[in-house]
Amino acid sequence: MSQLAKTYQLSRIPLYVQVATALRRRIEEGQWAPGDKISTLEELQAEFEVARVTVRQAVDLLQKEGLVRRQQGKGTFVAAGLRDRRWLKLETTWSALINTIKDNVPKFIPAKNAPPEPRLAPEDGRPAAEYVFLRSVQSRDNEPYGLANVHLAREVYERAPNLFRSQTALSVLAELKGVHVAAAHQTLMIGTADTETADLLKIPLNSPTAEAHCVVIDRHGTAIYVGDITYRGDCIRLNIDLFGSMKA
Amino acid sequence: MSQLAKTYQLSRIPLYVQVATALRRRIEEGQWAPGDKISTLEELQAEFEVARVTVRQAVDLLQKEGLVRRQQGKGTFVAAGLRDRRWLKLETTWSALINTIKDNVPKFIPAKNAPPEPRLAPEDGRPAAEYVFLRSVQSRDNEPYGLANVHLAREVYERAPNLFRSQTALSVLAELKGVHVAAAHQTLMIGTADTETADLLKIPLNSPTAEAHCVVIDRHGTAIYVGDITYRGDCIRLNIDLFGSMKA
DNA sequence: CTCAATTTGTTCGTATGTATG
DNA sequence: ACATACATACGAACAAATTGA
Repeated sequence: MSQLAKTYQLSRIPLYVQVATALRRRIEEGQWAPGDKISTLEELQAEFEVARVTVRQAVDLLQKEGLVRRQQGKGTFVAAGLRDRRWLKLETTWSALINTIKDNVPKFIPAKNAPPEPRLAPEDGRPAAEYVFLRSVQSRDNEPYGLANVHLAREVYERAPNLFRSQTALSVLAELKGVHVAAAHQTLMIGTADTETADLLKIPLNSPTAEAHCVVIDRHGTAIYVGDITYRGDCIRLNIDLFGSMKA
Repeated sequence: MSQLAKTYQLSRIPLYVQVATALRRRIEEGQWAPGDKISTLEELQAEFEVARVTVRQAVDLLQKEGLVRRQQGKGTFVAAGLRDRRWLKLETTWSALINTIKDNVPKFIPAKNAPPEPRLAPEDGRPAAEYVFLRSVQSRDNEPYGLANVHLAREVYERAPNLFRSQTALSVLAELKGVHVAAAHQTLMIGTADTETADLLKIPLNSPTAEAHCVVIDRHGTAIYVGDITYRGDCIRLNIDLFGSMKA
């Protein structure tokens, strides 16, 4: 049994989907640059130890995605003009974060099954008396990339309901008079899209996601903002300057 | 067609695998705690809009994994004794990073298909004259969680070959006399496990991963360390204090 | 121009897996 | 448990376009 077939027994994901994923990876990594000819069906067949038809099915997928162009007698070529998909830079400081999202225009959606209380870890501060729940989809070029589930302290929300219903809560928060942000932290985890997330972000179920849990605490130690934001995993990039905070 | 079936058309992953992943998620998230009775087949069937047999197939998978226990006439219960898997804290400062990995004991493996040159982005500094390629698997409790592909400047490697062959390169680097680390940065992306990674980390193909690209630059602007480390996505957690660098 | 080698395109038959009712 | 429909995967054979000798 081929190595891939053994792995298949573990994951139960169709072989041609697995092969397609491997090839897509090489293109996205730049191992095969736009215009390059990729390996022939025979080579791929030998490499992955699968039937020719299976490799073809895999390449079919990539062709449908517009990633490759095929030409009988010549070969299969990486399509030109693929733009960098890793465009969303996750920021690690408050000011950079606010700067990044201040021009975002979220599309608010009705909040079904709104959890009345946010999940709070011990370091997340004391809960506020009451929260308002906001739900929105972030998009770029009409392509959704993030889903935000936000608990906002009602007392804060009431200061500018209209703003909070049209902009990202964090950027409103940053500019709101009379609200003093004392601390803010974010936890990032890697997860997979559940049914609802997959549907709203238009990605396959179980595709990788980044789950950001962001908490803003005011000077009284109250968590005035608790946001759970799920991003498509394939569009984000996080740059960390390991010496940044030492130099400062 | 059910919502899930529509999503299926997008990902081409078998329905019962998708349902299984969704259920696994709920257990790992703690939505269903150990000992809890999970929804009945009828409820799940209605929720996911699939056939009863399909839900059964999904639960079969979880049972094989040891995550649930079934009892005829009573229901399906979450197995006891599942521990928190989110134990690996990715650090965002040099000192914290070194502190975290200094006790790691990597298992070095032969480097097949060693790329002679590391991939360097413009901000990654000038390449060194020559690199040594090191490959290792990081484990905890005999469970592999990370795969490191490291390019180390030969000139640096030669200063302590034995150390570099027994400890993580970064921690050796941090303590090496005569080597001045001027800058270090890390890029984090979310990806999926390819065949080789899946095999070495003992995870299913295409499961989510964190791909860290870490570069250390000496005082001459030379990239003396270029590491590509792939972590299991399900074991990492990244804490970011958004006010950390402002306070400092 | 023809021929052979290469490479993708197409089609068959068969076995097994997936999903429904 | 059964019948049905469709998807997945294999191997093999042949067709069509491209290239260079």
